[in-house]
Amino acid sequence: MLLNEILSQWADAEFKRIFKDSGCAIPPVSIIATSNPEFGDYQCNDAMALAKILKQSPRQIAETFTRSVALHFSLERVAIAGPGFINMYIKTEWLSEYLCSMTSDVRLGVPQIGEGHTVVIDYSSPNVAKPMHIGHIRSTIIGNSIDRMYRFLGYNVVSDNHIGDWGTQFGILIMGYRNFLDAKALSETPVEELERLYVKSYGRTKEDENWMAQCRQELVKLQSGDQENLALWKEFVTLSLKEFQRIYDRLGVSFNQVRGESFYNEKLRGIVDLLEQKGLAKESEGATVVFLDEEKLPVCIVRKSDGAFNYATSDLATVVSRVTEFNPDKIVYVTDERQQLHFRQFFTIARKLGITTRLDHVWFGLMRLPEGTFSTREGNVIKLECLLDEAEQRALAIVQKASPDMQLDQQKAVARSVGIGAVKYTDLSQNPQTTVTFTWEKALSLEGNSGPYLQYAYARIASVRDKYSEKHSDINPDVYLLKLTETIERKLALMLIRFPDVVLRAAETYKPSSLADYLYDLAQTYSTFYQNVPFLKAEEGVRESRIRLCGMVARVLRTGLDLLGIETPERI
RNA sequence: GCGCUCGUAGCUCAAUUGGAUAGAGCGUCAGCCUCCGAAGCUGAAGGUUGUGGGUUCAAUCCCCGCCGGGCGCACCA
Repeated sequence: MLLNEILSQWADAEFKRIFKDSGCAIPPVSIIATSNPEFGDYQCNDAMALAKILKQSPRQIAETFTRSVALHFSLERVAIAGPGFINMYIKTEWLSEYLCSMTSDVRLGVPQIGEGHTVVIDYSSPNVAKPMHIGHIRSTIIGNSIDRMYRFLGYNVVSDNHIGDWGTQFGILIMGYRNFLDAKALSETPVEELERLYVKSYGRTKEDENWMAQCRQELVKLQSGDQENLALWKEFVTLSLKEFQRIYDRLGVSFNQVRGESFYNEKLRGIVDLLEQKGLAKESEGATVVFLDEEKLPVCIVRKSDGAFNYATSDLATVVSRVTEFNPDKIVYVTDERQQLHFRQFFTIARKLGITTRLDHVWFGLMRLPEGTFSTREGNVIKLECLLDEAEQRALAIVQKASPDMQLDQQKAVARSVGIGAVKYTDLSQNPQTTVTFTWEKALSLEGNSGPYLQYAYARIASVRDKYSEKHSDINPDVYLLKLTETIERKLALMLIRFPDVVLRAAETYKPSSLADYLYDLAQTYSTFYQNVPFLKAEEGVRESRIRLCGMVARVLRTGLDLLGIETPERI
């Protein structure tokens, strides 16, 4: 069990025991880590809240508590401060033992709360025939981190890449393909060419009514199973998937399944029928819609006046299919903020259809440029591949300077980890629900609060531990006692034991940023330790203890970074 | 107009979801490599948390008004 939970249970029982004669019902109390070491290691703030219930001053309650309390065996002492804060001081020897038992676990004390539970995570979901640009990176990276965290917590995760492979754009694209195809470009840069064809054909629909009609006709042909159009569509999908896969490989992202919208195509009609049967959907202005007046939401169209189905229908069919096939505890959708309303409508209708599965929409702010939003027209879209190339190049230059003796292919491998890590960290280290202003400097930052800073901290530990085993190949540091003598060592230990709690919270709140924050804090504390406390040169015993502590930091860093999808090379 | 959301140091972001003296990075200034990896460390300067009210022991956080940015609001996804 996590230390804050242990202490909370203990404090809760103690409060109930001590104040049992008051005749009042004592609400559960909780213990949290202090924000400032001045206030001890953990604190309880509930005396203030209890003041009203017990009709005593908070100070008085805190005093009664500390006077009558049976100290938990992990605690050295408790003290009162301010209006009624109860500060708790952990026994250092106990802390040391607790940390050792936590790190003897391969899972670093992170509980498998997800065992026997399934969660579907829907993320990335790019559109066929459009290259991925930096706007797509957030769903992919944030979604993948959530995916990793849930897996680590023992959940059976179904990660599903819900590709946009069906819809009106294909009529336009087919017309573009038939009329403007550059075969050479298609073989060299397939997706770029498809995009060009789409844009050109789309432009034509604006000025040419007839063109638009033809596009619609091609779409109808496709949807009714025309062999030729179906073959074209398949080619578009195949080409796009191949290119997406190249990016996923670079990012270290993989899915359990890639089911595009087309997978649910045959179920769309049934969904609308069902909605009509249940009296939820009705005709309006030629379309079939669901009114959501009671929920104070705008109407939701489930079949357009031309008879075609749309996004809402597709999502409903998808959720029904997922619920029946996987019976998950919850389904998580990771998309940008523009889809909030859509998801509120869609979740509401799903509930009306009798779906009780928890549905969560994790949304994140758009990526912008300092000069404004992205615009295909203005040509300021930054392709994801260019970003990754640039990241690796910059990283390579630095690796070559820092480690000139390293073999070239190793330098390149390191540069890949560091460059990609920098890009990912930039995205993950910030609260998802804010607009991100993209700058090359920040995305590729290699110092300060950055991915490479964490990787650097890790690599230094690896290096120190190697040096240690070279010099002392006959000694196993793990049999030595872990002694937390320096203040900074104790601080590190307190920080390390918070890891399981941090992972749980990050997963529950869908905020990889809180994990990133913690890891940065840890790396910073470690750097202070590293810079100010000697270990290879310390006397025997102290030396081994510190080497052990280094190893524990390294494992937490590596495990935590892995949950963010960031690699940790031993040398950088 | 309605809805969602954000506003914190010069800049980019945190703040354990209502707790104590609001913390980091970049930038600026002053120090630290004969010493375990300087992508680092130590210190300094920098704040009326957009603004005005309210709720209470306690508000960056919750409620109301206003100002400013972003996004969305029937046949795109």
